[in-house]
Amino acid sequence: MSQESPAAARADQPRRRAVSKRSLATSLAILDAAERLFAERGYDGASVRDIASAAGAQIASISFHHVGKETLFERVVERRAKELSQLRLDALSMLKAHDAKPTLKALLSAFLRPYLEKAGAGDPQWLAYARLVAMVSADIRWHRISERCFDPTAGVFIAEIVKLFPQADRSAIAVSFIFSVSAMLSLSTSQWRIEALSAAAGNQPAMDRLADQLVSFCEAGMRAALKG
Amino acid sequence: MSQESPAAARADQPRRRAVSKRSLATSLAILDAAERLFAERGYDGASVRDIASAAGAQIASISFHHVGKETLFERVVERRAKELSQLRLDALSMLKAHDAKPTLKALLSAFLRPYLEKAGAGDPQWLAYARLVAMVSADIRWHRISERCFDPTAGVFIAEIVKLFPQADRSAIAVSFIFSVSAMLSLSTSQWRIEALSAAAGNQPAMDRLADQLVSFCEAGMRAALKG
DNA sequence: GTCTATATGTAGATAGAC
DNA sequence: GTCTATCTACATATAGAC
Repeated sequence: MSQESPAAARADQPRRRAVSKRSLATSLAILDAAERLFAERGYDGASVRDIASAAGAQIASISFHHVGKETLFERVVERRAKELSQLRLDALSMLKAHDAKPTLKALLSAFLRPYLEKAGAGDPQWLAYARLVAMVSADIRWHRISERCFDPTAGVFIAEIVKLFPQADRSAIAVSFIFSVSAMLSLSTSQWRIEALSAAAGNQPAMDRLADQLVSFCEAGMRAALKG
Repeated sequence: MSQESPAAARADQPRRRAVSKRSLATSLAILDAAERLFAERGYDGASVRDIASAAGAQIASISFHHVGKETLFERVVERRAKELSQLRLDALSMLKAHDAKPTLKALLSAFLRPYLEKAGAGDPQWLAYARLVAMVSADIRWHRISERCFDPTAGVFIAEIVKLFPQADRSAIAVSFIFSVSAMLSLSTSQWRIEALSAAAGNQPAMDRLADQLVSFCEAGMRAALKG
């Protein structure tokens, strides 16, 4: 968290003051509140007033810490996107360390599970973020954010799948990967639907059960789409 | 379109005047413009001012014809939802007329293809509507519209699939149906992504090719998820 | 860094003339 | 049914005191 050391404070060279704890706390509180409200109400539906109020901060502090509403939104998305991408790439590295040619199921699992685990672990901030990602992915207005935050990692996994199926049509691989991602996102956007449609069945499926179903679904679906 | 007849005009009983052609045209122009702008910018992002302007109408005419912004939005979604549901149910009837026990693939096809055909035929109004449906499906604020417009038909198809797989877990069927629907919706929300990711492959997949891939993907995925 | 006050724009809705 | 004019509320952003 880069707290300043006494030695640094004594340096005679004029220097940029380190961010104070309080300032950092305000900035983070704003990011957290924005994450929640953007996820609940969408970009236009969440006002900076409400965000500031939910963060216990002043309206003016949003411009001070995060330039403006648009930059705030981008920072909210980017913050966790980096962590998520890292988790996915770590899972991929681990996989390849054990097996130079991982299975399709293992690849999909490495990509899908970090998201599901974060979203399903009950952390409300990650749950909100999961809905936010779904929003960004579906809205053409934010497609630059998608390109920057999500597409590079997706590209790495698609390249791995291409290596596994060198004879398959590459665009078919890309398309079925998108089907898989959108099925993944549906678990956070359509949770209420799942609950409603499962109600007749009498039981609520647990998140890890859902994750298994998703991976099975996507693997089989992709194999079928690549054959066609 | 319920034009009034001279005979009716001469009736001595006072009656509700039929809607004039011009009024109807204005009302429809507003619906069309709203469909496009809501799809492009979301509910909050599209103002009634812009909608009225795009429709060549006055702002006040929106309240006059459609009560207010929220009712306008619901009417936009409902208008085509009825047509879409009918196409799906017709396809199902046709299917069952030939075969009391249709295949899973045939059932999925009956549900998925009407949407894809409408969205893929190049009609820009239907394309906008397809994006709008994706928006409504993903946004919890509109889940009442989903329940009213889409869930009943989805329920009919899920019931058919349950009949096909009486031994399978019902909630697993519901969940994989949701995966399928969200993969379907991704074709309209992620078209730019498909284009970007397919670019490396050099060719743009045609819509009917995509539809085949989607049906194959969902059928195989669902079978796998039901086994698990 | 924070806060008050305010500038400036735009939102949705409607009253009342035509 | 349409259109002009306007009401009221709320949006984002910033200037300047503390």
